[in-house]
Amino acid sequence: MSRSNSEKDDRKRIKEKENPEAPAPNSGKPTNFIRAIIEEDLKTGKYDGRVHTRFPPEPNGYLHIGHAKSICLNYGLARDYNGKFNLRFDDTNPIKESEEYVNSIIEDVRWLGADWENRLLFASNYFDKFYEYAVDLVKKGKAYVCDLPPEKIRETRGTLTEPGVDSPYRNRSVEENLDLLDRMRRGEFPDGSKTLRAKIDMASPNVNMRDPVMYRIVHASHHNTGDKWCIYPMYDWAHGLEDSIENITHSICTLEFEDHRPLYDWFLDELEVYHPQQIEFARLNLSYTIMSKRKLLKLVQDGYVDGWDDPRMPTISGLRRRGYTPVAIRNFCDRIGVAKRESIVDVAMLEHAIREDLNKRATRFMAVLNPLKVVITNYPEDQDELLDAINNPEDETAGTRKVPFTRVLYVERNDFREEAPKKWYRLAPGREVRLRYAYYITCQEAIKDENGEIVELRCTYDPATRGGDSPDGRKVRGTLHWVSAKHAFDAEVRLYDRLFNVPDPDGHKEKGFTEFINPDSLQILKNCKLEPSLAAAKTGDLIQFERQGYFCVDSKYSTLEHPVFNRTVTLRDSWAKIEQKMKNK
RNA sequence: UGGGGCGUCGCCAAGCGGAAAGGCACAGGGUUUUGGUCCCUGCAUACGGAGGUUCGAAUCCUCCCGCCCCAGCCA
Repeated sequence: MSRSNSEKDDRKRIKEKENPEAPAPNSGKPTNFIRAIIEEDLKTGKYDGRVHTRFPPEPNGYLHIGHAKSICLNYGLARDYNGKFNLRFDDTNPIKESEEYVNSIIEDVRWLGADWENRLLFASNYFDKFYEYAVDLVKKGKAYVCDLPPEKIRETRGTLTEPGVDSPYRNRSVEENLDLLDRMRRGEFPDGSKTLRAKIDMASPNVNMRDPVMYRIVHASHHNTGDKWCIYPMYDWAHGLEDSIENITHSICTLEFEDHRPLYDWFLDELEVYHPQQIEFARLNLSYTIMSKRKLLKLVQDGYVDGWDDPRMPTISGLRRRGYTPVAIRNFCDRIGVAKRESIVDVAMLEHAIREDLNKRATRFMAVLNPLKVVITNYPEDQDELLDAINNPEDETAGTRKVPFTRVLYVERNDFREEAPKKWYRLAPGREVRLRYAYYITCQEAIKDENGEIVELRCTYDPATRGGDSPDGRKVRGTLHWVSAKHAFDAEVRLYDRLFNVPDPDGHKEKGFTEFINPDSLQILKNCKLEPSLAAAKTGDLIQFERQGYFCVDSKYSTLEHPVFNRTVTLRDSWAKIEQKMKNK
């Protein structure tokens, strides 16, 4: 944990000076109300100075960026306060859960960099304990077996404004309840025929307290416990116990569980067991995407996207395939903060985070996405030369590489305009530009085919400008990327755009989110021309195509014979802004 | 119209009675063999509204307004 950054150290020193006796484990990190609570608890010795958090996913879907926020929060707290962090599967509903999800979640959490050490845990491993606790509650007269079918339970629960009415089974004897519960467990009753309910208050203004169901009968095989159980605990019954059993100190969950906290507390209090505290924060929403697992599943099942790991998905696996790094995601999560107010974070924030990381680390290459042939008419027909190119101007240790230059090249088609707009620095008839690391060239002529389509540029070069500098000191404004036609290899490049074309696809009253899907969110370019060094690129490499964006080798479809690159994010493009502004005038 | 939350810059978000941090976005300028990066500069007399308490309020009190969540044998 050596976060050695002089600025951070400075801030740490300042903080330590302000409060000398506090170790200020939080220094340099963004502050938030949860950290305030923890620091207060540490001060008062509430949990003997312990901090123990957990990330408790249900294995019923893939993790997304919203989960990353929770993981970073929980893990970050444990790390910064010298505490512990558990990865615990909240696997209490066998009909929705599967091993596939368990495995993907483990992979994603690990990839993000959270360390649960040896504490990979499953709520299902506590089922015996839960059952013993349930028996305790029955013995205390605080729980009963109810024979009401689901509809009746709903009817007798009352409404938001009217109280519910007691179940006719509410006052069974302890002995009868014990016997019935045992027979429920042994499988004597069909699904849905009975439940175990907490005996709280059918008139409570908090609907969650109106004798909530603790166990339901489900004759289904569980991914972990197999057929051992046919009664499964409900979330409210199980969750606090899981936290208690694991000695969690701060049980952090999202806002919608705020109304459940009295229940969380009630179970633990009645049982008189170790009692962690539940703290709620606002889940992450990102503009131009959706975060609900159910809706993400629909995108997958209805074929709007190519699986959970489609690079346009906000899933961790999608972002990974898109080329996002754990560093970028962590920085993003640190910066969006943690609070109780619901909000929609601008996706530009995420894009900023990935650009920031990749700018420092990605190796630069030249790749022409929409090739336009260029012939350097005064360059010797059979000459080849190798020019030096810098691998990463942000990192000297990245070194240099050789790029082959020849008479016939490709440049980007949209780097040429027959009629140059104002402030156009690139190629146009008569204009001189620099080919990066190569020569200054001047466009003499654009050759068209019978349809008027430009098929080739005839240019001349200045041999004195080798490497890209002019000895006479004359300036050119534009520098273009290029690739030698003879040496380039073909690759497929996939350009991604936001999956939805409105900021809040989930926010419309009449229209469903699928109506806002951006039809141009994926653009596949087939015959891109890449510089030879790129042939060695492999999955996981951090790559920039100069002047265009950050790219990665697609982990799903790329092969040696048929390389596929994904665009992670474009570079910021101030020319596009200028052009847009001119258009708007 | 029951209960629980939340309202500070276009988007996030600090602030916890002494007088509005920071990031993103945006705008302008400088450097530049990526119109990238980097570096400067600007960007809430104002904290949902109205009253009140106070020498002093985004921070305390009152009322009002707006938004979100809850009536699964989902989590």
